[in-house]
Amino acid sequence: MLKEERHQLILEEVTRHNKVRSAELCRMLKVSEDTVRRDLKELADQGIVRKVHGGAVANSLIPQEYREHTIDHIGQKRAIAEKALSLVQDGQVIIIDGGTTNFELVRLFPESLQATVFTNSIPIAGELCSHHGIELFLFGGKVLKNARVAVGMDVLHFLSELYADICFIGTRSLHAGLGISTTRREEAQVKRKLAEVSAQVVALVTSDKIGTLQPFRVVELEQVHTIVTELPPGDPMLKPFLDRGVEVL
Amino acid sequence: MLKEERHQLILEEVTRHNKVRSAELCRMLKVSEDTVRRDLKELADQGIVRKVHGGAVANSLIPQEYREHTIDHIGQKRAIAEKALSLVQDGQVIIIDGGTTNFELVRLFPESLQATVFTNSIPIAGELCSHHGIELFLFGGKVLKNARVAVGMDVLHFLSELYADICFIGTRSLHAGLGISTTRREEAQVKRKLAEVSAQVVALVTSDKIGTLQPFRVVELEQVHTIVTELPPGDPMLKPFLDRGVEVL
DNA sequence: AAAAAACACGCAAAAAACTGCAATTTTGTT
DNA sequence: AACAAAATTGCAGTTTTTTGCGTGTTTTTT
Repeated sequence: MLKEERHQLILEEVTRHNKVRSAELCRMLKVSEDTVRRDLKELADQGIVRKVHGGAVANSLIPQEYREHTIDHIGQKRAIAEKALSLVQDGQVIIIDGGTTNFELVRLFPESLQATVFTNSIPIAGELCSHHGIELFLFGGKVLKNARVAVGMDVLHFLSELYADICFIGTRSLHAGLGISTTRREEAQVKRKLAEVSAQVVALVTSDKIGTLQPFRVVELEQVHTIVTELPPGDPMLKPFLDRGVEVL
Repeated sequence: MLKEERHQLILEEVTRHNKVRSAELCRMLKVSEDTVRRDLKELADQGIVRKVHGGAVANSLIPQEYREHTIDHIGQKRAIAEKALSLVQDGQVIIIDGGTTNFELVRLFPESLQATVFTNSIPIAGELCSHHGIELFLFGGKVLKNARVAVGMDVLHFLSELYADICFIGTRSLHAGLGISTTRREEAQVKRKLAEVSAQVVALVTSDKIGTLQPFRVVELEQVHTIVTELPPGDPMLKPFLDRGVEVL
């Protein structure tokens, strides 16, 4: 195995878990501890990781608290949110699902916007509390703590009595053939219902999620009216969606 | 576990609760007390925390005064929350109403606490999302943006199917003759229901609210089992409550 | 004042890191 | 192709770091 390959893998591991143990790497890469140590030293000299006794940690020694703010692909997400902003209008009833991209969207809501928002996301609700023009409703239920959203029968029940003009659906995976899918059944149920009661369904999604698949189907592509990505609408990656009649921003 | 990891976790804990007990860390990190002590010493030497007997406290870069002003009477509220902490136990079903004093209470929840929490408060839900031991349920409904709580029929409906061991009720006004009252009818409705379905009703309240009155009645004093203030239980201000058989911490 | 909890110091075992060195592979040049 | 220089890798021995434990001291609580 090439040294560069090892460095690549180490980097992957360290960005993924924020730490690495030398012993683990040693097993993983099938090289001696010395080699691992030397690799780590090189990466440390480049300032990419910080070497500690027993392994290395990601060089963002910014405490956990800030990690919430260091959202992946933040630039992309903000660009998407800006495009999506053109879809919301005064007087609408808007459903906003969880997810960091959607969070960026509500942060961009102008102070002048007058609308009614329903959400199952705790951070989004918190953010909108300080927005004067928004009338805010929260879906209650069991909370998925990692996603910070409510799920369960109560949400479904609440939704069954609702009609919305537009729904921004959080999107983990988007596939031209198979539509939107996600990692948890409860989440999928809720998302499906969100889409069902909305006149327009919008998916804000970074391009790295396009073409991927998760175990639980949310909705078919036919039920998605608009997708917004950071790519220009003409990008070949988006061709399949345009062909199927989806609006692409 | 890497030493750096421990340091990270300790830091998280200390920024979260503003303090940390060595014994707690010891359980949490599965290392000996000596190791914890050494960790704390290192962090203290770096000026990140301040070591005190029994643990460490945050060495806040933000001057104390600033924080004092962000929440009124923060010192009092924290003192109250600390007293109230003795009321919560593993395995309980806990309802927590909104309010800054209640927020301080959940911030003090030890990492080891295992319980089921129901809340209508968005900030409290957000805080508890990063608490491993808590199973969290959120009451949905219309959001009162200034209080950041959900109210309305949906909350009442949710509550009608629930029994809780203990309820911490947010208290704007507490009067020995007339019980708890508040400024909005919708809030009062919800609070009354919260109290109704709970075996023990606790009011965390700063002394400046004692004897005041608001337009909407929440519950009579007979329905309040425990009140917690920053005053010593023997304070004459609390005499009327003791006389009426309310437990006072 | 007594008991309990927290602390500090030193020690020893284990793990990890460093050092120098030799074997092997890669690279560059004639 | 041939050969030398450079880089890479693993090994053995030594040093450093980490960690838990025992012992005794200090601090806190009752």
